Amino acid sequence: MHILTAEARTHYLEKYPIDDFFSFDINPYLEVRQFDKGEWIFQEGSFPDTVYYMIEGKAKLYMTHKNGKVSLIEYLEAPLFMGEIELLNEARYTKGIQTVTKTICYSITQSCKEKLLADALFLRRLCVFLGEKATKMTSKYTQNQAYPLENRLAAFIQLSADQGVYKEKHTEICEYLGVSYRHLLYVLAQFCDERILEKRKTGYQIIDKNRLAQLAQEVL
Amino acid sequence: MHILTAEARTHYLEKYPIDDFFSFDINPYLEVRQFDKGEWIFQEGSFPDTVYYMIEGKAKLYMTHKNGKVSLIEYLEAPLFMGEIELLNEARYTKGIQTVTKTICYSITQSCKEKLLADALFLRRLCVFLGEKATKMTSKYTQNQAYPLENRLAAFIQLSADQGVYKEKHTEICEYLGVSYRHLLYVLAQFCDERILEKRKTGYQIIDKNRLAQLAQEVL
DNA sequence: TAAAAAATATGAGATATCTCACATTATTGT
DNA sequence: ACAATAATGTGAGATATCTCATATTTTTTA
Repeated sequence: MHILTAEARTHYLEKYPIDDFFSFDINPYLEVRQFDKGEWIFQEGSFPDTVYYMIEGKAKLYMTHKNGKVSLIEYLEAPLFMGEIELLNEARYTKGIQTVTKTICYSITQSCKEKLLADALFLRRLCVFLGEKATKMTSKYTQNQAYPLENRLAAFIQLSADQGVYKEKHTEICEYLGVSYRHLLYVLAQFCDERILEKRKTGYQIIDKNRLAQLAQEVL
Repeated sequence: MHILTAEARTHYLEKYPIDDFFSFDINPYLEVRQFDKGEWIFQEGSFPDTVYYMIEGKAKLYMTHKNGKVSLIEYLEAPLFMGEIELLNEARYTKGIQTVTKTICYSITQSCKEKLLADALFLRRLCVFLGEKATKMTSKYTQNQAYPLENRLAAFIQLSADQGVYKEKHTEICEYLGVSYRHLLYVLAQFCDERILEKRKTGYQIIDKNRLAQLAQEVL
């Protein structure tokens, strides 16, 4: 991670204005930070003392279970807050966040914590963010229980396919969808058998869009 | 549902003070409402125009999937907010909430919406509530993926057992744990086989507390 | 209090998903 | 460019979980 200054800082602050998040001047408390691909923004189990607002990039939120299993809980895509729960509750330790791409964040030091927690403008935005987060987690959670991988994968392929080609890393997706690598491959193979997908060098080509949509549409 | 007035209202407002949630006088906007056991507080799919703060009682949060499956998402136990997300986002339709016991709630009409959304005191409390909700859903969600029913049920029995006796409705619990009724019964039978539980008229008696704890402790 | 509805119970067979073992390609760091 | 590491791919066998059918008991309601 390194801190951007001068032109770079100004560049981002102009491109992604953040003044209207606060009713006081946030500039003295704000840094523009860049994380390289693969860097950890929060180490799992640490006690962060910074709130981040990611403006560019993509990251993954992880947690490790007692039994050693690691869950990729979700993909985080800009714009979003990170470490905001730790701002509200004292000494809350965090889950792990690792960048997937180069990532630019605004960091806000806890030295203005009091101001933040008294600022209705900021709090309101935080409420909306947290509410959406809760809603999103709830729906993802309930879906996973209610549908087999066949349906969830179909929905995911629709979402993530680019120009009719699905091309994601199996190792990541199986974690994200909460199934074993083996099983993911089984279901992909099954889709190929059924002529829904076709495996090519470039990735999996969608050849039966309708059938895929039909499988996916079960999932809301 | 009926609205409590006079002594009843005063009684609850004294027992569960709520003034310190707001920096303005909430009294003109507040009603004390009572829901009977089994009543629906929110009908699934409706657009609620009231924020509730449940002060006594217990309810269930449901959602129905496209495939007709119904998920019991969570048990709601006082104190907590309901309909708060709908306050923040316009026209958000809600999941279904049904009471399990007689329930007392403070209701706040949207006529003071502007005041609420400008009140840092209230917003801060809402943030904490939403943050906890998100965290809770996330951990429940990830656990369900990472552990078989054996472990999750053990944990749940520990939580819900009263005086060493587990006595819940199977029909509800299987929904809550996201498994079929049949499978829940299998695993309960298995616990009996293994002499962890013993089935009696009064419920399932825990006879091997250690083994149960061992199974449960896998789950964080 | 009889009939209807809900909850409990159990068997049998299917399916979704997992673990492990191992072989074969990419990708990446030095 | 080579070794190390990560990602891909596949088989075989186990286990977790589901669906459906059906019977019994308990609770609710007219």
